[in-house]
Amino acid sequence: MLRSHHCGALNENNTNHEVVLAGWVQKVRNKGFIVWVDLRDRYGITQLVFDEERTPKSVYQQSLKLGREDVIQIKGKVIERESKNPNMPTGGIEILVSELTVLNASKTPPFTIETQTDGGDELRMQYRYLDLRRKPIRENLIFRHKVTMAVRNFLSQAGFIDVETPYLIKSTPEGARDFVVPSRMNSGQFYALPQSPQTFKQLLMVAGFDKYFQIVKCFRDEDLRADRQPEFTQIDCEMTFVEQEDVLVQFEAMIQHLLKETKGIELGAFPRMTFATAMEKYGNDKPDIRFGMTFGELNALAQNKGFNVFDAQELVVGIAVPGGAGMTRKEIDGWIEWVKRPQVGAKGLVWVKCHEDGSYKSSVDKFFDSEDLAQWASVTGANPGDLIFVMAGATQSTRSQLSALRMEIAEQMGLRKPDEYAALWVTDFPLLEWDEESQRYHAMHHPFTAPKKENLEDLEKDPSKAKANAYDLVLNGNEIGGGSIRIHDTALQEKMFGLLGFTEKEAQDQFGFLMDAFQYGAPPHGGIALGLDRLVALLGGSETIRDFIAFPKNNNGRDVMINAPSALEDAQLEELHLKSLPKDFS
RNA sequence: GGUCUGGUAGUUCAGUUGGUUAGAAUACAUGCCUGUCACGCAUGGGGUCGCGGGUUCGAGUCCCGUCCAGACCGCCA
Repeated sequence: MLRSHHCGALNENNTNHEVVLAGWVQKVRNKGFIVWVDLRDRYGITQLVFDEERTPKSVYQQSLKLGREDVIQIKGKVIERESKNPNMPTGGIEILVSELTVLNASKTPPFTIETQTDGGDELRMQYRYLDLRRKPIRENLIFRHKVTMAVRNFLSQAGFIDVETPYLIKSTPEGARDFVVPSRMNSGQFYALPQSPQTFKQLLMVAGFDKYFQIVKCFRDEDLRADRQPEFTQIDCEMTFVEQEDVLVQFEAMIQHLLKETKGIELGAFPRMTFATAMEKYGNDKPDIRFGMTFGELNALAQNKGFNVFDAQELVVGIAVPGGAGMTRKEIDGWIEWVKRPQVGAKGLVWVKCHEDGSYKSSVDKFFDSEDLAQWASVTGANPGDLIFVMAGATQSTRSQLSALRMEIAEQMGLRKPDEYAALWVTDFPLLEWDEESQRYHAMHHPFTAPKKENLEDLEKDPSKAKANAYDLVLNGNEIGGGSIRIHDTALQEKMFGLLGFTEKEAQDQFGFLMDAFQYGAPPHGGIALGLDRLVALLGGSETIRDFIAFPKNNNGRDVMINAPSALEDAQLEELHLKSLPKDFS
């Protein structure tokens, strides 16, 4: 061993012990007659001391040459500090060094390796191995480890079996774009990387594994976001002989367990909300229910009163901003401008100030009197001192615009507290949604999701009405998981593919293996997949998943450290039968 | 595919109405400092103002294009 202790281990109890430490030079403080060096490793920081009187002269000379991030090994005696630092666990002691070996000198790093680094995102990603030396990032990854261990322990104890499924699979047109891998041995053919192990876990249910889980990488070739990476990790689970309620109960328990284990927080029973209610009350299928500001529909109250802007619209809807009556005209105008940005795309905002004295002042006073406005306040839940914002337009887009406003206001008012957690289940999703572009139905969840029993008839008459046995798990306004009860019957699965616009042949080519399997005693089954990166980030108090991934990709899907993706040599292209593609083909 | 914001010292940033030798902090180097721990003090080196073009007597600053980065919309079964 190159060390007897790590850098977080020693304290007053070790006084006078001879120790050997190794680590990185965090900081050199040269006071002239005495030199202190902060020695860092994963576990902490221990202060080394060199001085003119007590340190051998050659060692003292050596210490003057140390630089940030040099890797050194020292031998010395633990002594009590003359002036102690109560802010650090090792702050009571320091090591009086008698021998110093530089194991590997370091160039000056491009940014400071400190909790508050001076480095920007791009530089940190390019030198991610240095960024990972920083305490907050290191702690994020250690936290992630704790979460995955808690998940493994919980699921294993609940009887789930961890089974690995293949990464080289078959491309299918449904869902997200696939990442593809050319096959050398099969000219002109490609594997796809899985968007999820969906069909494999279903086949494991057919195989009788009963309860399966896997913490698994998934791949989607779509544009990135702060909370979206092209490769990401799911906690993928499936259970046999279960109904929706069984899955919800099992995974509600798991999330409660995780919050207890990692945060010490007791979450009560998760509320259940239908998709329809979520859209009506929050304009969003992943509502943040930590604060109010729920939607109030104003059609009946606000239409046909001579205000043209409202009259012709499908939906008039408002929210109450707590304490918002104190906003200045400029602040209100700021919000109006905000919703008019192309990213939100609203036409405008009507506002009503509900004054403490019970009077109202609005941007539509010409059309509505105090009695009207009092009713608006009642429907939106506005109290004296609040402000009501009202939007009108097509139902879907207006809801999503008002939802964006609700979230942004809450964010700015500090209502989205990172240390407060509220989870809920959103249920009763529509089975299908109509896609204007391709003029056909798309599966809202995925093509293997079972319709609700009572909706089987609707599949024939009006497929858009059918609800699915599907559910999402939402935490603090983030979708952290989704699942469904699956189809386990060949005929129903065939019908589903038909609704999605597959010809019989296409369905057979792409999913024949699954429908074959269903004919050999496929049990009823269902499951869920949780986004681990997002879950860990949320539990860690952040919505940026990159800080919880060791080697993340940037906005353009690039790894700027290894500089991937990159071009291939001609010989390699030839081997993969890709040579015939012109290099600049577009 | 689109919208917006940014790109100036190793790093993070400031740079006014287009006008002298482009600044600060930090990092780095050297020296001083008898207990530091964001040590302090002094001195010093360090710039293709992303790139290309244009307007102008004159461009870090204005215009056009382009590249890169970030956030968002579309997309993400």
